Amino acid sequence: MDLSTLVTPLTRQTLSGDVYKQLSDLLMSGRVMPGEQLSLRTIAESLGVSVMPVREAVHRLLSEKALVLLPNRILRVPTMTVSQFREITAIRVTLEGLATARAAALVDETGLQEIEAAHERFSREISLKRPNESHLIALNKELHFAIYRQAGMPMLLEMIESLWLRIGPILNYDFRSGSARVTEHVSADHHDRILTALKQKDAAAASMALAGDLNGAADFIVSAGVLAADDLAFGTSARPAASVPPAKGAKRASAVAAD
Amino acid sequence: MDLSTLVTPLTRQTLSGDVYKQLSDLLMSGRVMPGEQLSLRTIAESLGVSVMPVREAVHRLLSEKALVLLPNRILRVPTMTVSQFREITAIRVTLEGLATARAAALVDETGLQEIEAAHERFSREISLKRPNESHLIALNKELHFAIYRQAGMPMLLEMIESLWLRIGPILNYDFRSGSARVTEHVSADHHDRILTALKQKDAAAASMALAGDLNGAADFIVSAGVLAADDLAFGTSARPAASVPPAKGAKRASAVAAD
DNA sequence: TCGTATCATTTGTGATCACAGTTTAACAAA
DNA sequence: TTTGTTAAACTGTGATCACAAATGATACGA
Repeated sequence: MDLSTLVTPLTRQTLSGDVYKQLSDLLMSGRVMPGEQLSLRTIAESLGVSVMPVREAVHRLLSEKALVLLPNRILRVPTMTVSQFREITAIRVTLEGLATARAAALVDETGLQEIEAAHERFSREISLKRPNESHLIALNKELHFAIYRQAGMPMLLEMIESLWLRIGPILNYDFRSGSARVTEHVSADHHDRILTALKQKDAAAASMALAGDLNGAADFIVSAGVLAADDLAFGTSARPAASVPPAKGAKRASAVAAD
Repeated sequence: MDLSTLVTPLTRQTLSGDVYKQLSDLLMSGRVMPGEQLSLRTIAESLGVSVMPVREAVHRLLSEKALVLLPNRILRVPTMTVSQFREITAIRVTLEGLATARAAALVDETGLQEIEAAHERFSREISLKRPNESHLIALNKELHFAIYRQAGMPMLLEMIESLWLRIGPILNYDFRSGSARVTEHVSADHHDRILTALKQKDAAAASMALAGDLNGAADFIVSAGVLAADDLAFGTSARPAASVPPAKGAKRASAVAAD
């Protein structure tokens, strides 16, 4: 008998993995800000573990560039220059465009229902008089990934997740500063276009609409001026332009401790 | 005075980083085979360091999926199923297609010369009666990355490198088994097409020719039958289909020790 | 011959310590 | 007030040890 369909590919649970998830959440939800400093020991203390698992989790985030380690051994949430943000947006458009196109070709009825349910939740929240912005970001993510999941490309999904992890702090940092209400509505408009394209199984139209969504949001963030200025010499290096000072008062890993 | 243009963004050298580079080379050059088992302690002993830096290097490779850690704590070079290989090829076509298209739009005279020099070296090696196959693979990589570098997208470049790291063992494993002479010539043909498209700054033609190159090589590898069979339940999980047994005789990290 | 139990070995994980380099702040001198 | 110096605290890195889980080989029993 074949048990393959009954068991799940069990993965060992490690402290490092838990710490990684916690830090990922912190970054994705914007509870740590770009430019904020962290330290292995303070994170470890806040989470009640030793530095060992934190080291491995942080190193993984370093390799994903969700954190950066300056030559002076300072660990911080990376700031992003405009050109870096533009590059990452271009990559997202192609990668998420691929996922959307495949999804359009492959999506079945149940998949379409999941997507519409996510779309429904997003639309409901956005039509409120005073929508919760971080909640809205989470719902937007759920909608996008409900689509990408239909592409049947697990590796692609992980690569996209890694990219979202890198832009998470900036997205949230922006939305925390308020006044993002306008773009949210045009984003809902793009979402509508994606959905109708998916229903018609029109891959080209779907990925085109997605590109509009991503580029629209990106343009808004660039115009909001929250990104670091382009540093000609170090524009792409690990050294961020130090334009965003550490949060005043709450210096080290305060967001972690507040969890 | 602004020193920005004079200094280079120095990056601290760590043992972990060195170990990572060594292991990357081993994987990329195919000196460790898919399915081969490794162990932190044996690697550390072979390299003359403690397990600590090896742990961090290995964990980084794990997060890039260039290595896998089975639930039984067995560390091995991942095998790849056909569907996984097809997915990674699809991702490569879009990502490297983007890089090629941008390169076509941005490349200048000196960049074109570098590319042609790399193309020259590859063509010279391939026209030999008995070309060195691993050398040929290295030259092929240099040519491709000489192109991608012209896109001016450093993040994209790193993502592509990460993908090459994952397919490196399989590429080399295939070429080691000999009889790859045929595809090399058609690959040279594709390279010609890419080059002429670049000279004409025709982005669409360049990325199209690149897709032909990648898909051609991928089809050959799939038809060679060196990939693992698709495991329906675990096709995308960390657990590889154990179709490739550990190398006989030389079991643990022998390739590392041989370095 | 086959199945079961047992023990030594090896595995990655986690904790703890030592260390060199860096930052910070206090203090002293101009 | 500004500048230079010094000492204490803190940084990530690396080494070493302890540990539970898993493997492999051997012995025992049917």
